[in-house]
Amino acid sequence: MLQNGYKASRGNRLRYEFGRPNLMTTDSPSRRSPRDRIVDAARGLFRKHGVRGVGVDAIVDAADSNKMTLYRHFSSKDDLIVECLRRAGMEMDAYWRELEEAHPGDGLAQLRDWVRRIADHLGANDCNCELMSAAVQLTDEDHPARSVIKKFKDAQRDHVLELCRKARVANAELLCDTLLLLIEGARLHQQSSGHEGPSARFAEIADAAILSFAESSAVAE
Amino acid sequence: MLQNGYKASRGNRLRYEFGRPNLMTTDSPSRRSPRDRIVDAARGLFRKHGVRGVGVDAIVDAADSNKMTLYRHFSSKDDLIVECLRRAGMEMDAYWRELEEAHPGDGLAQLRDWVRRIADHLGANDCNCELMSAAVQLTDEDHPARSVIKKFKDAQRDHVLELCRKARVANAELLCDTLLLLIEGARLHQQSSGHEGPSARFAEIADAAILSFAESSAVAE
DNA sequence: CGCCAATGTTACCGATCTGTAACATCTCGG
DNA sequence: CCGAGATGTTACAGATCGGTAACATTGGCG
Repeated sequence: MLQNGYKASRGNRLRYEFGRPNLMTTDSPSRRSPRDRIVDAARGLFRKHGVRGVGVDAIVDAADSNKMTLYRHFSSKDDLIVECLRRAGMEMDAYWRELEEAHPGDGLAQLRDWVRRIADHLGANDCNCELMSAAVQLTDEDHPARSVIKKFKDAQRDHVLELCRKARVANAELLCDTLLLLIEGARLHQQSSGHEGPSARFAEIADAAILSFAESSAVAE
Repeated sequence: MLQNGYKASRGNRLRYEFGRPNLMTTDSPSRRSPRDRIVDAARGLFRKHGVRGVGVDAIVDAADSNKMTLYRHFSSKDDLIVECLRRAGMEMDAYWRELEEAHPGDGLAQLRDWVRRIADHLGANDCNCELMSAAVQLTDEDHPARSVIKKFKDAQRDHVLELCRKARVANAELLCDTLLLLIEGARLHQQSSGHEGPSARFAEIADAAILSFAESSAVAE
């Protein structure tokens, strides 16, 4: 346990195996960069166990890399957290574009599709609320991740509000905030009460809310 | 250390000072028991920094006690967490009785009063979502606190559902889950986006939801 | 007073955490 | 092929964590 038990003692925790990744010669011609592997592994572990519940050793282990490489790319674990949240935000931006392509100009359809996809994704074992989960656990107001989270949340609210306006519902601001509250509430309940909790009705509730706002505006047309 | 002004969260320890509390001789004739002080201090710190962000040293420091006394009353930190959550659940039960006394037999009034009080309390610096916050951070399915959380959430849902039934709204189950999602969503947003976020409209949204369900059932009477 | 239980104080253990140093190895363009 | 930079390996530093042992002190009660 002193010196040579190092490798054995490492294996008791999270470990990801891809065949023989140490042999890079003929393994995979397009193996992703260590930086990307580290970020992806960190995001997966952060989602499952929270940013405070995962250590850098587990991250580099899952990424099939090592601690030195991590600290050559990120000045600290907090820096890595910030990068993970930034990527989550960028994926969200791409997701908005995807929704726009699926329903060009149709804010109502984009909103309904959005909540439907969220409802479908609620069943996944890994909750997708990376940013909110991190916000709950990073209580320090000065933490650099807080500004990233806030910026992302503000951008999300702006975009949803724009969709609500495009949908020409009765009260766009109210529907926007209603949906945001419902979504985060569903994610939180899903994490604590599992699948059978109130989040099971999220799709029904959110869609009913959207239609309720849309119908009450139909009389004005 | 060419990062920004953010100091690593390792250095700053929480420390509470009350005059000269070490001198118990003439301090306070009815000083509460160390056990209660520890539990209260733990709950306050858990609310502010999360169960994983507070160490036992900070807890006994805030309780003006010491680690040995803590471990004479609780077998472990997890045991203390469970006790804190149990007390939160008991306070919630007392809160339901209080609402029943304020509006005897009137489920609708109890519901509206409930959401109004939650909205008022959202402004408090310490978020009151102890159980949900703990659930997010205790990702281990086998953690003893998980069963306490689940039991409490189920009881809460049963009670809210009963209130909705007593209110004789159109769809009691749907209103119940809608309110539960809105409430947790508001608490989560309040913690990440602060005051100006979507949680600012929580009272308006939740009350509108209640009235919407109540009105749609009024035609049946 | 004198006893006793509860509480406080100090010091420590082992595990784990973030982060680093020194050195070995690999990849890839010239 | 060769050399430079990126990456991997090993070992360790410093700090914090949960938890414990031994001992000192306090407060209440006969």
